[in-house]
Amino acid sequence: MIKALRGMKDLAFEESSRFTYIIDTATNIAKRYGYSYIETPILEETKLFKRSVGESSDIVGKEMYQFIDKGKNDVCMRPEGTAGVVRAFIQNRLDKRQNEKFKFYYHGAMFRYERPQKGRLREFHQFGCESFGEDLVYEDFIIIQMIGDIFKSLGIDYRLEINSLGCSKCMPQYRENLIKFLNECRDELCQDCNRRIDTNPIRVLDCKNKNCQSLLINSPKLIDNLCNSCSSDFNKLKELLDSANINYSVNSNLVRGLDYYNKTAFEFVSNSIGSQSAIAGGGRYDKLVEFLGGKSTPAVGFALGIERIMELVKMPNRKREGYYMGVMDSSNVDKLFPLAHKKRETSSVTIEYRAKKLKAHLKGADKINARYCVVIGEDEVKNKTVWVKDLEKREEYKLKMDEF
RNA sequence: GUAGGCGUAGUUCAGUUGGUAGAGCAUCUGUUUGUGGCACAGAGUGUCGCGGGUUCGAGUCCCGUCGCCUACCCCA
Repeated sequence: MIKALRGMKDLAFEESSRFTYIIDTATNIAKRYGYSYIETPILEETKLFKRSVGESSDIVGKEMYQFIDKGKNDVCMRPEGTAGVVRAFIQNRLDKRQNEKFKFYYHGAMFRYERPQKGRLREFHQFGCESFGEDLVYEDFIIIQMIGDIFKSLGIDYRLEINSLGCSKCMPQYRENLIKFLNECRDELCQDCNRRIDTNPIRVLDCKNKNCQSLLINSPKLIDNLCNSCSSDFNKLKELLDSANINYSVNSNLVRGLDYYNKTAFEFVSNSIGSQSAIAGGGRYDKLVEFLGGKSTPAVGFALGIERIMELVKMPNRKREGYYMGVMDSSNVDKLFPLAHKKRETSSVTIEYRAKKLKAHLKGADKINARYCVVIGEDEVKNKTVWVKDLEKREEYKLKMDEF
C-alpha cells in the first residue's frame, strides 16, 4: 500500500471541516482589520530563506526541503510564510511606495524536515498576516488584538507572552554583554547552549534545560538594556494591552526562532496541546525588507499554526442542512434529477439512486444530516407530487412537482 | 539523530501458562402495509505490520525490519 510520507497528513470529514473553519474565521477577522489576500509560491530560491530566516537557525540549517531542480536552480519548499511575502512585496515594487501601507494575509502549507510529533508535522499549515509600512507601536498592539479576536472567536484559551528584542542600537551591545556572561558560566551550561553561544547566543535564553534556566536567572536581561525608543515603545505596548484588557506576561527569555525579528516579539501559548505549545507567534521585523534588497520598510506580522489550533478549536454545532432525495421504485429515479438540479441553485442536495423503503430513506437522510427528506413513491407518481419531511421540525407535507 | 511506547476487523481495542481469531462502535438486513434518531434480532469483514527463527503447533516466545505515536532538539 502506498502511504502518505512521514509527517504528512490527509484531512477529511470532521478534521477538514475544522481546518477550513479556522481559516474562514481567521480570514474574516483579518479582512475586518484591513488585510487582503496574498498567494505566494511554495517553491522559492533557497537563498531567500538563508538570508531572511538566517543560516544559524535549525530551520535553514537542517530542516529545509531543499533540492536542485531540472534547471539547476537551488530551490526549497517554504519553511515559513513571511520570507515569500516580503520577497513578493519587494518584487512588486511596493517598497518604493513609501507612504503607503500594505497589509496582507495568507495561508498555506509549509515544510520542515523534522521528526514529527504532537503538533508538529513536516507539512503543516499556517495562517499569517504581514503589515508593511507602519513603524508605530500601535500596529504591534492592533495585530496582537486581532490574534486575540481570532482565538476568542474560535473559543480557544491562550496565554500571551511578550518581549522586546531591541533594535540595531541596543541589541548589539546587549549581545556582547550576554556573550560575556555566558562565557563565564560556559562549563555549567548544557552542550546545546555551548554550541549556541557561538552560533546564536540569544537562543540560550529559551533553553528548556532546568539547570541552564537556573543559571540564566542572573543573566543580563534585554528588557533592562533597551534604548530609549525601544523601551518607550515596549512600555506603550504594555499600556495599550492593559487598557484593552488583554492579559499578557512579559517573558524576558522569549526569543523568536527566526533571525529577522526586532523590537516587539510575542507568542500565544496553550497549556493543553502537549509539548509544542506555541499556537501563534510573531513580532516586528523592520530590517527584513531592506535586508532582502528592498527599500527600508518597517513591518510587523504573525503566523498561526493551524494543526495545533485544530486540537483546541470548539466547532459550532452542525445544523441540519440541505436535501436528501430518494425513490421507492427504481423506475422513478429519473424524476429526481430535474428536481435536484433546481434545488441545487440554492441548497445542497444528495440523491440516493437506489430504490429503498421509506424508512431506509429517512435513515439515510438522517445520517447525512439533511434538513429535508424528499421521497417519490407510488402515490406521488400518481398525483405528480413529492413527499417532503422536515427532519428538524418533524413535519411533513406534499408538494406538486412543478411547485417544488 | 537519540530515547520510550505501540502495530490484531472499517474503527477503538481484548486475546489468560504457545493449541483453529474475539467484543463494542460503525455498516447492511429484518422486527408484516409508506415514517428517522431509540430498542431488539441477524449478517459480513482479518496476509494478527513485514521477514526469518524456535516448536508437532506462534497473534502469543526470540532475532531482524518497516511503520505509527510521544518526548528531546527546534518551532507555528
